[in-house]
Amino acid sequence: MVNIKDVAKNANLSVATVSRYLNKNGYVSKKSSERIEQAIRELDYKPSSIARSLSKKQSNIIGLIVPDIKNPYFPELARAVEDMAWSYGYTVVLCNSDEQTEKELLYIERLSQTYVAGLIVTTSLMDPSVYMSINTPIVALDRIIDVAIPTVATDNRKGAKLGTKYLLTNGAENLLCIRGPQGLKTADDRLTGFLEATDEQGLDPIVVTTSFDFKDAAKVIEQTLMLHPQVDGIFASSDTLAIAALHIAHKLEKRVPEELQIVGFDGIALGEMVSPALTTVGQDLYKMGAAAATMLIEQIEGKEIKQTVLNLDAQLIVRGTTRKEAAK
Amino acid sequence: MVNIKDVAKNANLSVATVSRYLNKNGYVSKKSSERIEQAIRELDYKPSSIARSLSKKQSNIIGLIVPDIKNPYFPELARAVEDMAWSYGYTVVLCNSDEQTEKELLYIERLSQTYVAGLIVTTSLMDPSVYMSINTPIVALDRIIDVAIPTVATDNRKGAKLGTKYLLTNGAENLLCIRGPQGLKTADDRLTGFLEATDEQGLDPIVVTTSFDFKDAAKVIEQTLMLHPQVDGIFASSDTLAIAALHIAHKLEKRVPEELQIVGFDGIALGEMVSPALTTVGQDLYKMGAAAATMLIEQIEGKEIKQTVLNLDAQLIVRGTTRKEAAK
DNA sequence: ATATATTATGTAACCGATAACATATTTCGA
DNA sequence: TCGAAATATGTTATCGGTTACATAATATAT
Repeated sequence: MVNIKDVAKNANLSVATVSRYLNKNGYVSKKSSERIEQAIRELDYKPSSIARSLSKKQSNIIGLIVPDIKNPYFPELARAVEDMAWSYGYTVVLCNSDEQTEKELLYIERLSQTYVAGLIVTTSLMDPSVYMSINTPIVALDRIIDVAIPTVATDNRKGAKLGTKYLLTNGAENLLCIRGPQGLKTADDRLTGFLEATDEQGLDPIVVTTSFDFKDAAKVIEQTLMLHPQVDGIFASSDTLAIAALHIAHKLEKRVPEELQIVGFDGIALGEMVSPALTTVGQDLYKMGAAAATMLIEQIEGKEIKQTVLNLDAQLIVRGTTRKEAAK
Repeated sequence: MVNIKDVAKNANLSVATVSRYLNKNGYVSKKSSERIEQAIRELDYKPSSIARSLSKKQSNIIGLIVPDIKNPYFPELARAVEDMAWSYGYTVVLCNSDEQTEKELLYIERLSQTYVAGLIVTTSLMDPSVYMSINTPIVALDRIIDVAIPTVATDNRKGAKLGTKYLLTNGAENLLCIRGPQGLKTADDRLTGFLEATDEQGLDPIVVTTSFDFKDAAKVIEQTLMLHPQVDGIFASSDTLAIAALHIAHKLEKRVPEELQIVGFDGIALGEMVSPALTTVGQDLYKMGAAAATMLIEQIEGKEIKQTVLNLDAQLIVRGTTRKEAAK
């Protein structure tokens, strides 16, 4: 591999001048610049970012920790993060933590050995202090870890309330909330929003808890719907859960949205593919991912951070699993 | 950050001995090992993989180039690759090429600057010579680039024939093949398999071409089905396309599988979520991803490669979009 | 007991960049 | 015309490891 020395020799200059030219700092004469450019072209020189990282003690790698990239929510974030990172000259390392604290810690440890420049974290099982003690820039995406950690998230409570209210104004009377795993702040907040909406109406809805796994969720939902056939409106804590509900509705031959209305949360692309297409409380996932990446890179590069917390509002996306005509 | 020198000093040994201990090569006495272990624990020392990479001219990063991680096919491969890589101590960099030669080249260039240890490529738009001229280990996943490049792929022709035949034995008579983009070998092969099956029956099926984009595909399918209402069996070049077909079938109020049977190809998780669940020609995506990662790492580490081409057979996964009862 | 092999450890060059510091050359104001 | 400021370039230590080579201590064979 040709290195900076080769370029220097070829251009009849010292490595320092070549380095200055490459980093565009310090003085380099017009003539020298041309000779360097010529040499670089001639030798097809590519600076080693490893060597650069070692000497600068700073890499251009950012770590993205997700629970599981197979969960359709995360590829949308990952894509945005990667696009943004790429455009700033950074590279994204993908990590699947499976929501296991142990595994996540191992990842963080391994990544910090690589001088990872920063971390985007979409999990929050660990004690906030763990994240805060890592001396690498970090951004929490989709989950709030601690006020002290820059965050990009959605107002889940507000969104859930919005979705639930829509269900109610659309004539649903017997509501079921399918909530995500206990202890997950996102799921907790969405439940809160749901309950706020039902409380305002003086309702007493059913709430069931399930993991985000499709099959597990389907089982729980099937049991619940069989036990409570009167349910005519479901608010699900995620689109995946909503789709599981839709799947079971078909299985039980309940017509959607005529007999049973469903509202999801997230706004993943999948929601448009199922039939009927899913009405959901949508987040702008691309915007979230891109914003998180930008915030992280600003931190890494020591720029003034304009905003450390970006809290977005979710928008109701009306599609086919709710009765449009009845809307207010 | 504490470095190897600190450890050496603490253990009252030279850096060479510590390095030998870390790499488990060369001689290190029992007593010294213990002192080193003690020092490492005491100082919480983590070797810098950047420095290691520089001196070894070898990193532990592997690049995974996919067209778009949002396409639900790729997260399943990515997950497997990442799991395998992780277990061998490697780290995966994610790259979205958008099937653009230009972008892919830029990625490869940037990655090779980082001493990327190897590449897993799931695209094949470029001239094989490009891939072969990169002097990094490479594995083609899901797509055959060249016989000289280690490959993990599925026998698409055979699989497509299998799926199509199933459609035929199940009573479908007017077949439609929704094929993926022209020039994509995978799509070409699947079409070939489809045509082999219909030719054997002396049929003259309809074939339409579309990109893998859901909306584009849905539009094409809708137009086709309106033009040819007699179609009672669809073989789709991918599960996403099959799901688009299912979506349109619902929209046009064609009952699936009674009036219209659909068979997809890929075996992505999504196929189980739609209603009815998708009958498909399934690949073991996890196995493929894991195998590709293993093959790559074996190459990187200079191990004897047992097998440079892994060609798997696809399996028919019968679910709800075909008429089970009519099966042979 | 001595030669030789094996085990154990240290010194220092090297990987490919950056950057502090030194030095040389040019520009320009007074 | 002289000296300071601005411009241009070079030398070399450094980042944190690995490893070739040298050397020392021990074990083993004859």
